[in-house]
Amino acid sequence: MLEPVLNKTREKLMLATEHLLYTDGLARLTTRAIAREAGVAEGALYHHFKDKAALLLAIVRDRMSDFREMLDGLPLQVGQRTVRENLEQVLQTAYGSQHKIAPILCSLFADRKLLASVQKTLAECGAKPQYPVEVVAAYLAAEQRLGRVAQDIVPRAAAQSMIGGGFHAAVFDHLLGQELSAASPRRRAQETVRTALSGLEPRVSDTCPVRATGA
Amino acid sequence: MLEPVLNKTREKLMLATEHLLYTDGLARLTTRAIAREAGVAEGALYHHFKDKAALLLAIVRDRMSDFREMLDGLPLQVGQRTVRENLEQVLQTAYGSQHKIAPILCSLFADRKLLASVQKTLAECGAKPQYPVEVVAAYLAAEQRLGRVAQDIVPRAAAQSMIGGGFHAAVFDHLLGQELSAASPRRRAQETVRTALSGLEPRVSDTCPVRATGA
Amino acid sequence: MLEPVLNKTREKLMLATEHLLYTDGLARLTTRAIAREAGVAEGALYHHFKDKAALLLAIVRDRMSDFREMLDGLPLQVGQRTVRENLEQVLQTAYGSQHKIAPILCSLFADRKLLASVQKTLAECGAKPQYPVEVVAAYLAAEQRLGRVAQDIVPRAAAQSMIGGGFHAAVFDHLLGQELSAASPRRRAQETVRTALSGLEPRVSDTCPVRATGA
Amino acid sequence: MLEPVLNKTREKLMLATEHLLYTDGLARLTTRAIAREAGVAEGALYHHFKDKAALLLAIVRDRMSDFREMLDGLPLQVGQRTVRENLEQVLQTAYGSQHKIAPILCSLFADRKLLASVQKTLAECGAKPQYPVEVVAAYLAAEQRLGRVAQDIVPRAAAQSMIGGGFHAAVFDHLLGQELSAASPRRRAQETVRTALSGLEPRVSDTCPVRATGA
DNA sequence: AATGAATGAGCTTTCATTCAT
DNA sequence: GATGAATGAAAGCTCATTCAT
Repeated sequence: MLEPVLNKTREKLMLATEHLLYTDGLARLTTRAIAREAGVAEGALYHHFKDKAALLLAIVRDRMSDFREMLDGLPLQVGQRTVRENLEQVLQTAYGSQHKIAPILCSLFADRKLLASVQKTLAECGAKPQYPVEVVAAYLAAEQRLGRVAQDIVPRAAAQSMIGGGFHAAVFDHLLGQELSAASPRRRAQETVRTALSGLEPRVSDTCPVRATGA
Repeated sequence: MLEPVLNKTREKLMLATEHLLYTDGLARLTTRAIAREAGVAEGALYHHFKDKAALLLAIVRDRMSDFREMLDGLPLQVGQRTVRENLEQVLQTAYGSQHKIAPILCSLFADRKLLASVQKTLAECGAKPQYPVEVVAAYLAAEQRLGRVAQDIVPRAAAQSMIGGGFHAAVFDHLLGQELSAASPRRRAQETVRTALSGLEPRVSDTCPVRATGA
Repeated sequence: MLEPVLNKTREKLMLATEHLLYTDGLARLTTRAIAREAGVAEGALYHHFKDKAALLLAIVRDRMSDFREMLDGLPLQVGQRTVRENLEQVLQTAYGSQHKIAPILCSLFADRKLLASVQKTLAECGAKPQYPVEVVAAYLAAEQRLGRVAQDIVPRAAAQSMIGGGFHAAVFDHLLGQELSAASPRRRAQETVRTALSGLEPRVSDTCPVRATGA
Repeated sequence: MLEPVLNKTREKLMLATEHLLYTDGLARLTTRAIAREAGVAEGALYHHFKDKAALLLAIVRDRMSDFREMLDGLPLQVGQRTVRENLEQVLQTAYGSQHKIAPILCSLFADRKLLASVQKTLAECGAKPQYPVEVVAAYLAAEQRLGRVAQDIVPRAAAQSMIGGGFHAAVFDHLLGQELSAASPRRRAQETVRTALSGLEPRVSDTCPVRATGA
């Protein structure tokens, strides 16, 4: 009665589901297990969600909201602050979200029903380019036009690398059951952006006898 | 008698499995369906593979062999040819393999038994750094020591981006059911390497007068 | 509402299982057959029992409860009533129980999983001497110390014979599909005890002139 | 060629089967396991035996031959030597055989097809009273008529106890996975016979003053 | 005689979903 | 809204037996 929101069955089901997803994986995510973890009856799930797929979808949407907001705001940052700051902020959020939704997203391969649901939802939910890589690529292209990004790079390739790198790390973290991508989202975002910005090619300043690492 | 190899039951099972995996997903990948698709009895599967997990593993291993070989040869390329050539070659192979194995890899999230099997196999199959990102990162670090790669970038971040970008593209291609990553592996590898090499920061040669992005 | 207990699914499953066990044997005792016989769905079995082994174990335990109680009370009878009465009572109960559980017990040989389950349960269920022969042997030894049983006999041999004789009869009754041990448990208990008490050696009173059997 | 008998496939199959039966139980006694253990192909079994049941039956018959001979000779011992000697010899052989065939016999409960086979075989193989208990009971009755056994005991009860006791011990030895019936067949036979001969009732010679045990 | 890949019916078990209470 | 027993289809896997070689 004191926590009218958190104690709601619907909320309990979502929290329980998320918890089980991270601890046991989708294969063990049975409606029975969810109900037990949530402390409610099995049937209760069907009062709040059409079916199991709807429950998962609700979680994906909920856990992506931060990221979505960040993406929605990215076009407004074109020409603002520094490219470095903008990219770091977006990647940091992306890496956090990816860690949460990667296992769910990947699991979709195992269940065509869920996959179909999500495909439909993804298609109808976003007006235009709801796909993170697209948004970042569009941002980079816009900055390119402003001269704040090099002319000879491929925006989509850069976006794909930075976003995709985080996704890959998240997937393998879960796959191998440990934190392989050792660093925090924040640090990884910084390193990734710094590396992407300066490029791999050695600078003139790199006088082979080594001048090294800082600007 | 003209195709003594392809007509073997074992081969038929692997091909059927791969086909079903791409068309129906792991959820529909029942031993019964595999047998029907392969045109053999269900029990035959268990003559050639310990269980369903072993069958999937065999496919993953088989489809990754090109990639694996490429990775194994990468350390030998340190200091050879150009960094661009080496990276392009490795990424092209990676992108091709990823397209084949990403859905299988992701599906593992849905089945702890399969996951456990694969983790064991992955652990024992590779002597040391069997993880592609590690290999590429090690390569970049080596080139860095030779002065063929900029001193101030983070090898691991670069490797993670380039390899992970391809993985992400493969996953979403399959997820959304279409070729989102429009370009061919070859073209994507080239674009990715070019972008990564030169970096996002605008060059002095870049006509734009702006000072841009730096710290 | 008059028989609230017997109509319960759990009860129906146990009765159906017992019935099938006697009519068809363990080999035909499939979960499908049990469900059909009980008039419930196959899945219902798994609401009431962890698995098939647990169901069988429940039956064994239930059908042995009479016997178990009798055994538990036996130590208290030492020195009470007559040895004849005590043994007759225990054997009568034993013979009844054995007829019910012998086929189940024997069937365990055919299924290591069931066997392991039962061994565990048997080990943990009984405080100390849960093995009938031990209990009866201990009783006889106690009576021996009171002088109510001959000094020169081996209590364990006597117990093994009396208990084991019933078991053997039960097994072969079921094996040969007919009532070979013609007499009722009561009558058999009486005959066995009378024979065991007086011994095979001819008495002086036995009119026959022969001296016979001695060492 | 040097060991023309033991190297025969048929012999190897029987030995392998017996070995597996004692180590793994009937549940693990698959035709594949037998073939592997025997070092022959799976199909070979069906060249030498009609089916798996026939193989088991052959083993039962073979391993009981000692006991069978002993039983067949028992009627001829009536009035010969001492009752004690005759019983000890028969029981010692019985206890040895029972240890070998008890697990097979019991396993029959799990397979009606095998059971039916054996019932048929048992029925047709013995002219008259092929059932051990019957034979021993008949022997005791005969000795009773000669006055070498007490008049007031029930031969069938005595036979059932002595034979059945051994069977029970053999079954539980296998069931519990250890040698519970600690003593050797020889020693157990001696103790059983001594106890059965003298009876449980205390003798006058027994120092204890009590009169005890029933009318 | 011997082989062993192939068969396929049949097993135990799981689990999303329903519905009477 | 909440409950949880019941459902029953479908899964992965086993194994006695056959048969082309």
